[in-house]
Amino acid sequence: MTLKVYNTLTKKSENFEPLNGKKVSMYVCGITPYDSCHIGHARCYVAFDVIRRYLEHKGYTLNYVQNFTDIDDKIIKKAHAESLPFKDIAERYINDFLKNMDVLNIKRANKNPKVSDNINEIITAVTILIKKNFAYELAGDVYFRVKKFKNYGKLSKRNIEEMQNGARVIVNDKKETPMDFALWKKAKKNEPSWASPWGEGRPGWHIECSVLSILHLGETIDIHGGGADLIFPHHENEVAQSEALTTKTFAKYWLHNGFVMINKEKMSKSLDNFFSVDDILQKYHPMVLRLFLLTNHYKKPLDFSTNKLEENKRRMQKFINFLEILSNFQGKAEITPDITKLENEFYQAMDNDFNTAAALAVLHKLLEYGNKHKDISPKKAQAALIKIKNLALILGVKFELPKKNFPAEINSILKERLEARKNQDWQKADDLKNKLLDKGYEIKDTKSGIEIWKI
RNA sequence: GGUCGUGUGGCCGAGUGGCUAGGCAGAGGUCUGCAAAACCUUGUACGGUGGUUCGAAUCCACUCACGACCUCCA
Repeated sequence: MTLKVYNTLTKKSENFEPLNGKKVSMYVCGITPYDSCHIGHARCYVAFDVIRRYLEHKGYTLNYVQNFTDIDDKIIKKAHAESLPFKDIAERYINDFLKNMDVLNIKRANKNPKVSDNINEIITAVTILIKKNFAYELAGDVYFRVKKFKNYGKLSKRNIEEMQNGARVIVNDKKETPMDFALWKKAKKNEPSWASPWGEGRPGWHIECSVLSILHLGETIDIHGGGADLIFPHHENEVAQSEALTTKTFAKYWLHNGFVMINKEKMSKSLDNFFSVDDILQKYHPMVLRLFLLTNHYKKPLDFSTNKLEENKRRMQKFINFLEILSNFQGKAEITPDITKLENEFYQAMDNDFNTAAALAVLHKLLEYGNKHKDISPKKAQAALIKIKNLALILGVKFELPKKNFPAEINSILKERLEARKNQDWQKADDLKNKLLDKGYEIKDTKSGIEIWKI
């Protein structure tokens, strides 16, 4: 089976053929840590986590780098507002980010380089670009000369003239071309800065990713990813800088995830219509959020609503119920051709540009198979269960039984109810059931025993 | 204005030329003290118009609607 990936650069679905056999280099643009992260971030990093896990499953060894842009206007602004060093602000939100990602079962990148730790490398890169005539200094700022790079626009399919026509940017007439972008920004008063050949200043946005990608992964990498909003200008500029610098292709495959939408609008900080990951995790299990994020193809826009979270909560419950039923099974699993067939269906879905929606459908088919066989042939059901758990793990979804440490009071009511049921005192049993419900515990009687859920 | 993308049944969402997607909700049933779970049955969808083809949700043209990007953004 061949893995196909959609490449933004060629606008085509292509066979995935990495440059160095089984070794894959992947760079995904990280966050600017100036605030807590929202579902849009979660979607992006879940999407690339799934890509990473699937590639690893297929036997590739990944070197995955994701940066932190820890020096930036918004961080500086917040630092000033709180009278703290910019580093403190960045560290705070980096920690928040990592905590969120861990809870969502997103594997950490092999490296998370920070921009502020690589200023010298950035200065060197800018110096070379000036030397090569791809950049020019202007009163302490350094700009990239877009017209000098003949393929400018190849990633985002734009050309310089068209963009200028529709530009909403106030034109800085000092620049040679309005689209020229800053590689180095002169420091303003009270801003963190570093010494450079052009005076005190700091890196512009874009250059850090070029430098860090080349530094940690080499001049040409296999996969470069990020949110679709980064295609222009961020990734376009990265391509220009990097390829001007090295004269090599910067990245072979460009993968971009679609936005999370809310009421048909993009969720973003600037529109102030975002839900933070913490908000959601207070009310929902992280795997419910993760499942929700996998319900459609990663490139497409994903509509967010609490209704959908509820739907995915029920979805997860179905799997947990099945898990519960077989939790005491001791026998050996018996894999059948039906199960193997479904497993292959799963791989086919994933080979088709990581189609997690179709892959989830396969898990449901396995679940149905398991439920059908659970009484007549628990061995087969058990095999289905193991398969479900393993395949779900490729998606980074963990199905686990909830911990059931209930207070003594609840346990004693349960015991009382059990007694009542034994005596067929249904009235009393129902009263006790309602009593539990009042206390926030929902009860379900099953063949194997009693299930109880905290609501 | 330019560029790119999307439009599938009550809702969500796969599907790139013929073959069951799947989930949620609904209806009927089996099971069950009740409930829940599970299973069975049920649902004749592909924005519109034209074209290509033996055959199109799937290809082409036009058209309508919505969105994103062109400014910071995952």
